[in-house]
Amino acid sequence: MKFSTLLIPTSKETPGDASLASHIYLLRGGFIDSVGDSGLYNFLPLGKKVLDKIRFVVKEELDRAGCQEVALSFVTPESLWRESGRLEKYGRELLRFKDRKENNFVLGPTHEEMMVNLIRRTVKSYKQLPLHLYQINLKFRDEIRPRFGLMRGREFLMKDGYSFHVNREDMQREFAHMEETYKTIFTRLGVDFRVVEADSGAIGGTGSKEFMVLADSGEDTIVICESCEYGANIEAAVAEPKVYDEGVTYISVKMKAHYDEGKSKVIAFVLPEGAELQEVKACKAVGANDLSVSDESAQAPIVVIEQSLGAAVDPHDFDAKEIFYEDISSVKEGDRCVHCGGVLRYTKGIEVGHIFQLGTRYSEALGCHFLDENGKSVPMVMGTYGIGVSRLLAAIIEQNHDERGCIWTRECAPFIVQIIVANMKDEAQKAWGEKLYYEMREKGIEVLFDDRTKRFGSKMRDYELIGIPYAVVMGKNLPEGKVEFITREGMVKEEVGIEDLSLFVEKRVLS
RNA sequence: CGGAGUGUAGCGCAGUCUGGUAGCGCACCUGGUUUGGGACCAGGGGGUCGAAGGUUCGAGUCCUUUCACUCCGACCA
Repeated sequence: MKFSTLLIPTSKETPGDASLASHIYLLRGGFIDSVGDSGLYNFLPLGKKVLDKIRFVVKEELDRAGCQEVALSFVTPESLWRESGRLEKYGRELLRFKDRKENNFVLGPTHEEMMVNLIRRTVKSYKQLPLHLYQINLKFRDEIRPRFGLMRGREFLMKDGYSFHVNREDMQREFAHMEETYKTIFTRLGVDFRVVEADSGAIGGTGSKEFMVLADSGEDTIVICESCEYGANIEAAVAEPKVYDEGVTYISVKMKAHYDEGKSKVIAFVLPEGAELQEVKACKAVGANDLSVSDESAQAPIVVIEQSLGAAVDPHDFDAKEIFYEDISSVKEGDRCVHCGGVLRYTKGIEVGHIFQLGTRYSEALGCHFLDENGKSVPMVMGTYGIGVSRLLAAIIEQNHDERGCIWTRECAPFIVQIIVANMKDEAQKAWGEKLYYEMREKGIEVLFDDRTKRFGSKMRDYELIGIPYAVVMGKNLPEGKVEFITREGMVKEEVGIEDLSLFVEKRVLS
């Protein structure tokens, strides 16, 4: 396509509130446009092209893996959320509204309820199982504090898949199959990622794994083993238990645990000195939705003791009604791996995928049953699988950029090659540029032709900012029959003879 | 929700203390000179100064109220 006709509003200046490389470059490169600084974004032609590329890879691999694409209604009746018991738990992140008849609806932040509702109406027999349906659709979460551009917008594009099985074993087979499929997808997209064990959060369920794009700016801390494949989100990471003897000093942290319907309890968490309370683990240990610091002076009626303290503390020291022993402390750098004894380290990651072994959490709540071989009604066993498609766009740039701008991976680039005519008033440069442009188009190579009358400098800046993998410059050496071939990564420049240009470009671009 | 701050042209900001013609840079339009690293000259368009009320001869500026957003902490693909 011709640059002069496309809406690509590049900008020299960095937008005020953008601090993350991906946010800055996507805005400056004219990929996205923010809507009123409130976590909402428009995708402009370049951004939409990248989004479609990612979507295509995701769809192709999922279809190959036997999943079926559907599109569920974005607006979902609140009653389904009430039925599943998630209305309260999801809370303020749900955007709720009424229609003209005063019926209550929510904008879907994830679609377990909708999907289960669909399946319970249409699937009745074990003969129809297993089934794996997915969609690539908008989601809305009314985030408390949207930031970092596409990384944490309120409206975002997500691929969400749901599988239904006759038993746990079959669900676990699909879970493993999806782990492999996701690895294929992220590898194809060209990102450096790591699969880690995770907490299941508000979705619920047991086994869960996250796919993390490794980047220093990531919001998640992940723990990885130096010696083996073990990796886990800090929220779920476990280490080889330490052994404490009786003389150990310990600290007690008093927290207020919040439950459904506004109920709360004060709980004391007891940790060895120097250890840190891991709130997600602590929530899980007491079945709470949330924890906050408690300033109550009274003795807490419930005490949870870090399990590794075991016999080292005397439970009679606490005047408590209930005492539990749980793993509630954060893994620290230098701790030992439970699998191989290797040293554990921290690193930062961006969560771009999450797969869950859901079990019967939703099928039971929503009455999604099937008849088995014996004619018995049984709840389906489910798995659920997500990929943050719009977030991936940001994650790819977070991992692939330099001080000049974006460096797109081949599968995601909006175009594969850009032709830059240094001076449009130079008839020879213009003619050779056009010739190559039409040849590339003829061969089905996605090409962006910078035919603007701007000066060379600003065209190069725009090229570097947008980050298309390759460029050809029709410039000052044209009279000697030479043009320049540029590889964006590293800005490597090569001189190429004009006679072999078309073949040369085709070979490099398609290799 | 707790703490800090900001609202003035499409974007980034000055002007507010000390009331008196609405400013600057970038972007945009016209003409000309330029054309290998964000050119230059000349001319031009664009604003209910976040909103409402008040004080005053006169309010972007002072007073009151209100709304919005940003930044730092607890949630998530």
